[in-house]
Amino acid sequence: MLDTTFDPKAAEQRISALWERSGAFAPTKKPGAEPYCIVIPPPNVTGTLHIGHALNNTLQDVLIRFERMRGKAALWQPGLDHAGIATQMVVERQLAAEGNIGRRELGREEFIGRVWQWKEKSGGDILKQLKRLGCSADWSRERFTMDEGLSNAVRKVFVQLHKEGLIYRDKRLVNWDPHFETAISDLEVVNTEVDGFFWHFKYPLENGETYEFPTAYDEDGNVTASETRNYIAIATTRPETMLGDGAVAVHPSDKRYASIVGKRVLLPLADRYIPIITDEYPDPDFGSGAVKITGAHDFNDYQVARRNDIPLYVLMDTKGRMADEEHVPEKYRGMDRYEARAAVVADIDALGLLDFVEPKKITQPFGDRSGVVIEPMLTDQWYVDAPKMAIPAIKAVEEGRTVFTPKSWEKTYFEWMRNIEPWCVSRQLWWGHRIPAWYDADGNIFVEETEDAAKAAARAKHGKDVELTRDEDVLDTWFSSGLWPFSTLGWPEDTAELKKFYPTATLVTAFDIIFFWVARMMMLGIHFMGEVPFKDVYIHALVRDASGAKMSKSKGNSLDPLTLVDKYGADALRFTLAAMAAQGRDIKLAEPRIEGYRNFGTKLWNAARFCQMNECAWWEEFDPATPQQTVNRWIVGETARTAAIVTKEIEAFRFNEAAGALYKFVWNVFCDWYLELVKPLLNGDDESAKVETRRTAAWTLDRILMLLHPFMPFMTEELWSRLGESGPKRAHMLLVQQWPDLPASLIDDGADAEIDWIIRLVSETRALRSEMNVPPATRIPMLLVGASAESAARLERYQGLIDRLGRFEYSTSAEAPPQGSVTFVLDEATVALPLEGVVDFKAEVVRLGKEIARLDGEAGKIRGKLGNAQFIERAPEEVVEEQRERLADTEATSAKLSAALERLKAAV
RNA sequence: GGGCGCGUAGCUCAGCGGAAGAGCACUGCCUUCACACGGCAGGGGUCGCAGGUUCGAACCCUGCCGCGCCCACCA
Repeated sequence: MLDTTFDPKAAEQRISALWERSGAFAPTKKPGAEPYCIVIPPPNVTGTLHIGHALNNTLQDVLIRFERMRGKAALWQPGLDHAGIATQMVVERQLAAEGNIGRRELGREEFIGRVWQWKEKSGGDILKQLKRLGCSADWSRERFTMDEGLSNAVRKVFVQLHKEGLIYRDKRLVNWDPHFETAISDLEVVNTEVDGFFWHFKYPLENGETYEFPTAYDEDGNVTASETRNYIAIATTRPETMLGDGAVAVHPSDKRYASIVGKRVLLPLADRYIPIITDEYPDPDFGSGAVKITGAHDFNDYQVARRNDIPLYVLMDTKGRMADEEHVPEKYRGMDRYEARAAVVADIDALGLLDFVEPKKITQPFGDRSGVVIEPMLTDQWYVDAPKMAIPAIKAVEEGRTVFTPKSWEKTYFEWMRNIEPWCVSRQLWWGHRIPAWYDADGNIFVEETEDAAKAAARAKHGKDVELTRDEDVLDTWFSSGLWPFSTLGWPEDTAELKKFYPTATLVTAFDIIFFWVARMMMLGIHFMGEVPFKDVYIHALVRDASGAKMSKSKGNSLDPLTLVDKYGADALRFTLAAMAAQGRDIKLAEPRIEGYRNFGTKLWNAARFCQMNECAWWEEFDPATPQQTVNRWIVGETARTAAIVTKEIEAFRFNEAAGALYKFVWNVFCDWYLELVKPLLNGDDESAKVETRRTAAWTLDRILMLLHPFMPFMTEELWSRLGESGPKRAHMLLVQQWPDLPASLIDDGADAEIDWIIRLVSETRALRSEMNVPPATRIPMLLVGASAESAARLERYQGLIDRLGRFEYSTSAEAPPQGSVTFVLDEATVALPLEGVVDFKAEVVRLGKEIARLDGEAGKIRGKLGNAQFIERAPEEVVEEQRERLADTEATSAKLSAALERLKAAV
């Protein structure tokens, strides 16, 4: 016998082990099985499960379990990302904590060895945590972006793209992270508004020259006042960069400066003369209209400098300290950039060239991992020609070969792809795929998959063996993740899996990595496989806390999924996340919600317990088209209806709708009504009805378990097994059972109408009893007046049941209503409850009066509608007809209640 | 500056052209032989505001008002 509650702690582990041992997570080898593949967004090897992962992977598991049950060869390809910066950071921190020397002292080889050690020991905990959630990925196929096969794929891709001219080396400004001392991509830069200052400097004109600078204008724009200046005013938020200025630019149309364009100013502190030039970039209406041009440390200035042939002065080293360079005044060399900033301001001030300082909100770039201010730096890096590779990737979505759900994300994808910049893929780190490029002494580059191949290429070029040195840099982590949909399936080997599962079916991810990951997979997948990497991209919500703030450890508002699993069970968490995964809205998750769905599980558990107590054993030969009892035919039809909805909604990625339909069916249909309605049959003397009901109940419960399995895998598997202890032996575990595909022919309109009639009769009765304060224990008579033959027959057929649910002393059809009774209308009939002495009839008079008034108001509204010629003319016929019926019903009900009211008044 | 989205019951949210919904919270009654992680019943909404389209609008259009998020090189 089942306990009254499910114990997830004990069951989850046991069931997980059974599943894994069964081998069912691997795709079925059944011939002809249609392939269905999801590649997991590989979590960082350093990661621990947070609620976003829980949502992401729950939805993937729902899809995989659903398709597996539908008989497809369902492959959920798991794995881990080596997460370059994040992992290097963790291990460096660990070295520091152990009091060990830093990575540079350790040396590259040794350090990488340490990272691998760390990975083997504590990396990838997150996959174990996913197993606790019930994720049914094919764990035997686990891949790692740094494993041999994937590294091989990375090298091959890099070399081929290079040969095709789609990867190239270039010197340009990059986002430099002075903490990690590496370049990063645009995407890894987070722009944040912070409080800063705007320093206004004066750069003196060469040879003490002067010019008239307008200070006031009249209404027509004529200069009415001016002052003589021997300087040009510039402003900056980053004073230390002035040491690298190569020019001052003004707009060509700016009359104020026309007379000094072409002349030179003294760059203070640096003691260099730099020209005043014109360029379209300066905005005459902003600041002084004159811009200092620091080509090597500002993205805008860089463009201006390039256009005007202005020299670039690199000011800083890799750590963001002022460089030991001739053009940097000795005093500042070696200073940190912020130290230099203070010194420059003080020195400018000392020279009397500090005009004024104003506080200002400025947008500053920060490294997303390091949190330090990013410095634009002029360096040599490797770039992917993303603008070119984006073209077919854009086309694929335009043509619908890959479809985003919700569709609106396609706009975001297009927006980004159409404005994409070259992708800087080299990183000055050690942990990652080392770039397969070798240099000779002359600076020639040989990009090959192996050192031997590079040597051979060098030999071919020079006609002899030459010394080569390998590029020190590694690739952006996202470079290898971009290959994930085909590299994990075995590419570049021509594997059976690759043939079968590429293109994959569905990618499930949050919007925040559309650019980082989805776009790159599209570009690389199309290029190397000739086909899109996935047909559907389902973009799900972000999980936020109950007040809508992003969950984060530092805020302390994050719900830890594993704590929630411990507390409520994995099924409750999964069902909650699925039920809340409405498209296009973030999920604000609060714990009571999870508790509620845990309770839902308990409800189902107890329904199963009830079935078990009543010997509802499943029957192998049961044919759902055969039950005779109306209530059984009805629940079979309801099951078919629900199965169809759940199937349709999962297919459309409307997980919340699927979960909602199941919730309603299990609780409000199966538990609230079906089980109550069959109690008399299960306790009755009609053996054949009893047997049929037991089998129907068992059949329905089994379908519930199947339909619910993708959402609540543990409890359903447990019940499947426990309920299978009676009846024929179950051949398979639930996770490989066939998904219910029930024909609409199982829906019996007659049964629906009959059961609906009973439900309304009972519900109305209960409502009235409650309103009239009739104690539940009080049994009262029920008279069905003016009933049609059909209704009378129904009453007769279900009398025992109706009496039980309505708590009636007895029930009967009657010709005429008794004098004093409480009344409601049921279709053509009037239900009268003679309650003389039990209730206060004055209250009933009032109640009826109100009800009649409400109905009459309603009828008036409908009459108004029907009286509108436009409505009759333009609205569809069925809508008009519906309104006519409504009016007739309302009027008839009102008339019956009015009659009842008259009788009551006479009796009082 | 560009783009996306959201304002519906106390809270969290479905619904997105034909009679205002769910869960939680709240109120009353109930230890009814599956379940108090339960049962039965109930209260509660001018669907942000203003116009427009329509026979009909929470739903479509326009404009406002609030609130998020993403992208962006104003020194």
